[in-house]
Amino acid sequence: MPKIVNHDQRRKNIAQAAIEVIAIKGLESTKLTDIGRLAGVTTGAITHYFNDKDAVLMAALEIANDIMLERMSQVTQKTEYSLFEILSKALPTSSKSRQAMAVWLAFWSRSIPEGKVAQQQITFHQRWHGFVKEQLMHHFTITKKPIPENIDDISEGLTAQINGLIIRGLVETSDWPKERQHTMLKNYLHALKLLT
Amino acid sequence: MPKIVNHDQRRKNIAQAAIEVIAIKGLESTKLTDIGRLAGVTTGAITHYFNDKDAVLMAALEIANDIMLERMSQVTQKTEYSLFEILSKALPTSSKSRQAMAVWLAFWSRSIPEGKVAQQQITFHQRWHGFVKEQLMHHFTITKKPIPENIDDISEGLTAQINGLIIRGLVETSDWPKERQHTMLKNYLHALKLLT
Amino acid sequence: MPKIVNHDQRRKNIAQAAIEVIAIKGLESTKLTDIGRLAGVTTGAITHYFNDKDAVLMAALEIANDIMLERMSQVTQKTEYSLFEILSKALPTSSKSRQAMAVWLAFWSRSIPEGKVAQQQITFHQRWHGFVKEQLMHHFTITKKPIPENIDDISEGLTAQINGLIIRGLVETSDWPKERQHTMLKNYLHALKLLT
Amino acid sequence: MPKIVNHDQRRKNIAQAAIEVIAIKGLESTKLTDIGRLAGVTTGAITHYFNDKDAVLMAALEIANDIMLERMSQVTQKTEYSLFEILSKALPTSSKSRQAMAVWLAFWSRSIPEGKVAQQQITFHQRWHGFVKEQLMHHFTITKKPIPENIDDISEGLTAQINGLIIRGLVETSDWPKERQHTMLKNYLHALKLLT
DNA sequence: CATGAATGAGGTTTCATTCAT
DNA sequence: TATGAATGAAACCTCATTCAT
Repeated sequence: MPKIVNHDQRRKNIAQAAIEVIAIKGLESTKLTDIGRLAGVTTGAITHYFNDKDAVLMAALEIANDIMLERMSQVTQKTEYSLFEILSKALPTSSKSRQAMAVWLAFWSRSIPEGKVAQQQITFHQRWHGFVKEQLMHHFTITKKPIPENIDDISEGLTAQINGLIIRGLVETSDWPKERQHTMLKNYLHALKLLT
Repeated sequence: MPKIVNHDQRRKNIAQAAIEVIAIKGLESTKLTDIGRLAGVTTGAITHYFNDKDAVLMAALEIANDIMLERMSQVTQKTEYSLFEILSKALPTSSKSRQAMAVWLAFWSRSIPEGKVAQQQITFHQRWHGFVKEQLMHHFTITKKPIPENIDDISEGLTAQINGLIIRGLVETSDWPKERQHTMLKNYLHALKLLT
Repeated sequence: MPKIVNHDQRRKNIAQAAIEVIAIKGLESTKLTDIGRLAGVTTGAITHYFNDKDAVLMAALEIANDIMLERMSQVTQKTEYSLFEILSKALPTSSKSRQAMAVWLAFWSRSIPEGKVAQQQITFHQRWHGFVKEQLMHHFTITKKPIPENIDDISEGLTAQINGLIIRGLVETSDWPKERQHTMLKNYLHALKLLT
Repeated sequence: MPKIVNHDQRRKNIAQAAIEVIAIKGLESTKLTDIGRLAGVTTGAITHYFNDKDAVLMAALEIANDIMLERMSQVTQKTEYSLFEILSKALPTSSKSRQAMAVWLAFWSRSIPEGKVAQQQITFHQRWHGFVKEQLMHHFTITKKPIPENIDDISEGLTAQINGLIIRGLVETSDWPKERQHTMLKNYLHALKLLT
């Protein structure tokens, strides 16, 4: 019998290593050998699990996106939670979340020349938008307010605001600590009367 | 007698060509030969005017950033103008502005691993923030409202919102035409009572 | 108790699979995994039955050569047969014979740099020459003609002619159907007065 | 002014080096570095003149083929020459001709899986066939014999014979010296009554 | 000033072989 | 006996940079 390995788990390990390397080195400076070193495998093993480097990077993006949504999702497991509580999870306030978002940011510039990446990012945006919209509806239900007609626009505006804050938080780390990011998000929600 | 050339003009031409290549091909796929071909010079000439490739790219970023601010600045030359009018110039609604912003976006991901780029982007952000703050003050003066204490936060929030919209406009071009971008910006200004 | 397998049979199966892969993909593009897939075994199993890849390829060549001679040999089992009947079996007129000859051709170019392959091909040529010479003698005996002195040269010339036709038949398949190959062979035999 | 080089000449030099390497090492063992070393350039320079390795190899084949035809052509420049004189130039009797023919042989096995190579070889065969046919007609004119109807078949048969002899001469060098090859060719021409 | 030929380091990728199971 | 995961050497290719002209 051959060595028993969990194929999916292995792929995830490698993709996770890729996320960490991308977050530190940036997309272009990410080498397969770096990823391999961090994952504890050789480049040969990587291409055993992925067709090529591109496939590794795409897997990294996918997982990073999943992490971003998962962080918000987890809050909804609690019996009680506010809109702010959920959305604040979308900000780069912990080292883990910073990693995922650095990857997310890194791929945006690739979206323009590479259709495949753009597709992936657009799909992610739709999932995100759908999730935020759902939470908005939940918020209006809880607070016994009527659901506004332009709820899609509200969700998109919220998303744009958060994306903008993510960039600040990622690049100007010391100037944008958790508290400032939270304050800015609260300001926005307050202006939209979405703060409980 | 040496051939007379305008050194600065040459540099600008090359940097401008770099902007166009980056906007189309993305930062990592941008080759010096591509830039040279578009600028009508050889790679040898490029390294004659710039220390190395990195210097070319940094010059491109600088010019792209200048273009972004210049577009807004021009509106203030008019005798009368609204806040919306100015800020709407910051959105990727024309092919020219899309180019500059694609470059701007491309460099964000480089900000994380490369301090030099980060510094450049932070400096640009400060100029931008200063400009927007100034315009806000002008707006409050014109509309005879008191200048709020948290004007810095308002400017940052506005900036974050616009950055978020830029990403949408750049990547999901067909879904985010000029009109939608404008509507979203107006919504935001309306919520903040900044619409005249 | 170990699983009972016929070692020799296994080797033959693998070598036969190798022949098919070589005939389709060519010698250089033939991978052990391809051979394994076709033979229904893993690469591990292949190296279990053969020392290394080279051994597999040499076995394939050996079998391909055997097939080529065997095809002619079979004709001699009949009570009556002509020289043409025998030699026509040496031409790539069926898909099976094409396979064997494609392998044979593939190894010719390897003969030059690799002594081991050259030795194998030379040995095969000697067997072939011996067989053809024997058939020539049989022909002269049957037709009651004296055996010419230069029978070795006749056999070599015949072989050269057939080798040349094989190349044509292999590469320009549609232009060189069975009939044309047969006609050409007959022409040659006619010129040498070897046609009954 | 840049260094002045003759582009075509450079390409030819590299392709010629490729021929020599292929003739010694075989097609699959031919590395770009080997070619470069022999041509006195680096691999970078090679890909400066050729798109990729494949292009280098195809150029080598083309030149090798040209050499083979050129050798025969040269004989026709003389005021008087026999068919034998021309065709004997097609045999691997000198180290130069051996080289070209080793390349020619090496590519035959590649013809089967790779259409592009097959096309090149077929085209070459047509040129060859055309040339030989022309020489046959010249022969019949000179010898005041009527041109036979099946002249195409005669040319093809002659070609097949020579191809077969080439293989022998290339692989079994010591057993097939110039003299033996010439004798065999003469035998063939004699049987066809093509010897003057 | 400007050219563009040539360099050469470094990255991705392939694949025969090994070996724990 | 057989598996197939993993290795790692080696090849091709790219491209910023250099430099003779």
